[in-house]
Amino acid sequence: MDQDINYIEIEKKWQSKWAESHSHSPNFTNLEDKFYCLTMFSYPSGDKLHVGHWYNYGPVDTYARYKKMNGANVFQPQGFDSFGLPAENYAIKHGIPPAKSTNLNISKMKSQLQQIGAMFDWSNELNTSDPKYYRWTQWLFLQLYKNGLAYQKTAPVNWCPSCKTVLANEQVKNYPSKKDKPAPGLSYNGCDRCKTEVVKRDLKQWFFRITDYAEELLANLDDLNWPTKTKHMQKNWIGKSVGAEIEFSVKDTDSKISVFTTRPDTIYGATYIVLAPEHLSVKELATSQNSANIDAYILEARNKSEIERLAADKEKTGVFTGAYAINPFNDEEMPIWISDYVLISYGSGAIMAVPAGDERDFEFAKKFKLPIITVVSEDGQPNESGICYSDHGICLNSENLNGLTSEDAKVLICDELKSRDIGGAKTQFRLHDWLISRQRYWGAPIPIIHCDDCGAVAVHDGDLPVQLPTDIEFSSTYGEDISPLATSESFLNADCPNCNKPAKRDPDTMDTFVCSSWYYLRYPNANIDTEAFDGSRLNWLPVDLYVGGAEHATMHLLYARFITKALRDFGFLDFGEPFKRLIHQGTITKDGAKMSKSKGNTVSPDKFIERYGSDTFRAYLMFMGPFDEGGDWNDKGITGISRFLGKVVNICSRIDRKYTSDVSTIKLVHKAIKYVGQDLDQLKFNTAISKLMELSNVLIKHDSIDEFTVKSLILLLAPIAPHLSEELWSLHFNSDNSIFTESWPIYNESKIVDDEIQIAVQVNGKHRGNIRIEINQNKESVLGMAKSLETVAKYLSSGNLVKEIYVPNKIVNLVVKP
RNA sequence: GCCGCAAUGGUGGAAUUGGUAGACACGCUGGUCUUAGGAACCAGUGCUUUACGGCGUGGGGGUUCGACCCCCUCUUGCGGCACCA
Repeated sequence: MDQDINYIEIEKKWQSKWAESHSHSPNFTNLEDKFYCLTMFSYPSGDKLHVGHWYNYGPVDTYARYKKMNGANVFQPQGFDSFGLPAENYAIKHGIPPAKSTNLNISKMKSQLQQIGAMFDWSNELNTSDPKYYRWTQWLFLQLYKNGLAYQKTAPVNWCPSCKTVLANEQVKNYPSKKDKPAPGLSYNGCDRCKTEVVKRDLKQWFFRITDYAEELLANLDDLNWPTKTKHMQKNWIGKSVGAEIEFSVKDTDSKISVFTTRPDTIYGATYIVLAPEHLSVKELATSQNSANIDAYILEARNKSEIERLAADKEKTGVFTGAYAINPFNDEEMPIWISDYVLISYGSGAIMAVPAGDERDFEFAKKFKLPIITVVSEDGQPNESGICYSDHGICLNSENLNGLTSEDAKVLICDELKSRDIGGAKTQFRLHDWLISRQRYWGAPIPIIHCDDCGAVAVHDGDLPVQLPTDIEFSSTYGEDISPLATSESFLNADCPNCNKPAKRDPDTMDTFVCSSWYYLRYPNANIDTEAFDGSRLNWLPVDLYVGGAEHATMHLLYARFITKALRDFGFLDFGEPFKRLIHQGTITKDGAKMSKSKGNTVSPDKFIERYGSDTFRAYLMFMGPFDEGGDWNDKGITGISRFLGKVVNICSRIDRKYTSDVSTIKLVHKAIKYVGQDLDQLKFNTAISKLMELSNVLIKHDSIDEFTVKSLILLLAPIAPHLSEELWSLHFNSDNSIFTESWPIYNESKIVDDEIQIAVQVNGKHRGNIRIEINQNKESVLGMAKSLETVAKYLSSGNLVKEIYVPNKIVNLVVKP
């Protein structure tokens, strides 16, 4: 090799040059070409960057640099999602306050992020645990509170006994139960962070009214340039069901029971009612001779773990209350039962059971010998008894509905329910309000003061931030009965902002997902202290490209959409969707498994960066496969990229400014410009690199390389290997300017056109030979050439040519029959 | 159980979206240079066959002159939801 490049040295050199020239800060006043390119910020754990960080940030930076060379005014900020449990647990273990360890970790992580050599604009850095940031998180809370979207209620909530805090629904996952767990082969609900089985607790907590936006969150999905998988997950999570609400009166009482059903057309087949064991009406409905049974059943249900209740193949259980409801359409008496197959958390916690049309009701009815009346069948004729038909069809045994389709019957029933004022059409969502209280220290305090006289009172905006106290003793026992903040008298005691009487601050902190639900709005405003955001800087929103892991589909990405819509409705924003385009980077695995410290299969980027440099490392990650699919790490593969970059260095050293390359080389260069650009445009980094490899494999065979070719090669490589490209650029073009102030090269379409091409000749669809033709050569002569091929002629002579197909400039296919 | 996505050489992956399957790279084999090579470079490399040829994109079927690509069906893997009425 003619020149040795010390990658480590040039990387340091160019990184400091970029920093000195502030080349990564955008011109905020130029909105026309703005490109807000955002990767999800990360938690500063104190560990070194892992391959996943590099795989997230490296390729996205390549795209950002490509956009910049194409004239975009790129804003690529970076920051830290630094509130959260690990720092607090670290404090409990080692006695180091979270603020201290977090700041240390941030500075460590920042210097490592800088090694990537990405165009991060550090002048607009964010840190969610900084009072300058969480002041505005608290402001956000108050905006939601003042607009009725934040409220307190007592509800059975998910509690993680290990993390010692409540969790939002989105943070509870269904995990398969391992061998050593109580229910092998089944599943259980566990904490998203630590997989510990969650338990239900009745607690008074703060919620954000995300369900108010359920319909819009669902409807707007269609217009988003997001992965369909993610849109699907959000759609399922929101879980819209269209049906009816029906009110049943209880015989001999004034009580009413309201149910939700998606099948009001089956009302004549509803033969009993089932309440969830937690249903509030259970106690009052229970007749004295049944109350002992009922109490026992409720107790049993409460003591059952989630695992047991979730077991889908479990036999149905239940008890009769002794009470009866009246079917408002045929005045039949319907026994009211209690069973844990009805969930208190969905709908009204009560159902009308139609055993002939619902598998679960059918199973229950058979077990408890309840009547089964067929009310829908495929053709409206009675089907064989003893089966359950849950599809839509034609009504029967349903008085005035008989003969109608299920769809028509639904409309009729809903209309009647409404006119009789006992229900009507209703849409039900699976989505629940977002529980944001956390019984932990290291989060943004909820800016509310509880006053005996005035109730929950908002802290005045001018008194924000409500700062975290520092006189907290970190203990492994806190969190059971009391939030850590409640142990600080100095924090807890405050005067009511309303009446000035002594009162108590809310002792909980906010879910860290609240911090991240709005940070993308703050980046362009990071240095504005007087307000959360400035109108002119908000013009940088929405984010043009957002990149991050798919695991956030129903958490962060849903919350962020909700907060954006809420802030729009409060008048702060003029858009309702935060992320125009979303991409999930894939996962890098090792031997097919996710990398994790516990498995001991992590790959440390360090040893590869020390040996090959960060350009080579990031280029290899991009070359492994499609960006959104990730791939399996292979120690050897990186040598391919290393060789390729070596070749490029070698080729550039052969620059000869007086030399003119031959036509075919020039053609190759123009093709490379076209196709590398096309690929980068679509974030197809792997094929972009392979096209550069093809070019360099040809160029390396030449002793002299013309200037245009060298120039183009370096420019095309620049987004992929930024440090090396800067070095080669300054070496061969003596430019004082960064290569990233240069424009992306322009190809000439006329130089790409081939005038002679090779096409395939097939006989009966089988490839039998190739011919070289002039582009757009007439059909007759092409067919003539094809037929005269020796390997083709022999098939023609042994059969009859029945059809000749010629797709211009593509293929000849001759159909021969014996 | 329901919904979504995927399956291509020894390996990672390409394929202008219905037109020469396997680009590019790893690995492997042979070679050059070297005291040495886990360096660098060159050549070869889907399977099968001495060859002509045959076979080949998870299995089976279909549409078509022609299918990795479209349709049906099955298998396997991954992800999501899961007694949601």
